[in-house]
Amino acid sequence: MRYSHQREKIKEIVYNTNSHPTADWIFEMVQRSIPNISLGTVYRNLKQLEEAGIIRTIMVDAIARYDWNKEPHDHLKCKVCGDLIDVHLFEDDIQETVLKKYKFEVDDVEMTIIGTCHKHT
Amino acid sequence: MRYSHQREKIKEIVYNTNSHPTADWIFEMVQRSIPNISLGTVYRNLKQLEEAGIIRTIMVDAIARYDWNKEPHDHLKCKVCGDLIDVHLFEDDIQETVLKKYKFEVDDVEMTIIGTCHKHT
DNA sequence: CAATTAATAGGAATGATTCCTATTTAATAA
DNA sequence: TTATTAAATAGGAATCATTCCTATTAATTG
Repeated sequence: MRYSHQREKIKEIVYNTNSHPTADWIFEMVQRSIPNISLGTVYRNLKQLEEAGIIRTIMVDAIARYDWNKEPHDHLKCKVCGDLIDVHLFEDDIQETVLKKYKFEVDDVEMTIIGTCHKHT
Repeated sequence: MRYSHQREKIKEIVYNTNSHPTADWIFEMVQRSIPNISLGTVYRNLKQLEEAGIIRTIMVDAIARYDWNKEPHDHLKCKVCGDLIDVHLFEDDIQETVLKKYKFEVDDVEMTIIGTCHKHT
């Protein structure tokens, strides 16, 4: 993967936000420093960064969000404020249980827990 | 919700398959008995059935799939054959843990476990 | 049966994402 | 440094699942 100014900036943006940004949001941010960057470039680079294991993609409501946090983790999604909170739950137990009970070898666990966060109680 | 021939057929199809069908697959099936049904009708009715709590929608790779199984359950997705297997894991534990640790009230847990199923080992 | 209004067919619109192509640019070697 | 070459880009068209629009049809009810 050859160096590119655009990719470097995109990576920097993903690594500097905790809000699981969408491609569109990232696009808007990069435009501030590279005004004529195209959305296609943002998508292409996000895919490359993911393939290189530099970032992670999560799907929320059928749209892609990007995450610098590559540790196995899950998400609490608040239906009131829309916040997406990183948590770490039972990945290891799940992996073991599923292997024993269903002879299923786990690569990845995608868990989103929908509900109401503490801000609204 | 007023009776409709189309909706009845759509419901019947979802209730008679275990493969978590997509709207498109359901569309093709209904066409066998209602040749001039439109895709919009399929989508509209699937949404209505979901809102009425008659079926459940799950998202797999950003496309909607429909499920008659309304019990809380998770899915094992085999990356080799694409099969989607229903399983029941730790929902109750998760709910309790998340409430205690994060003061987050759970409505729903969406878990997809990606890996390799027993057919390929 | 007649009136009312939800539901339909058919097709256009939307929105996220991917694809296409002429041009630019990073990397490399002379 | 300059020339070469192949990867990356900009810009826009294309794709595809899904939703929306509207004139028409059909279920319901008195």
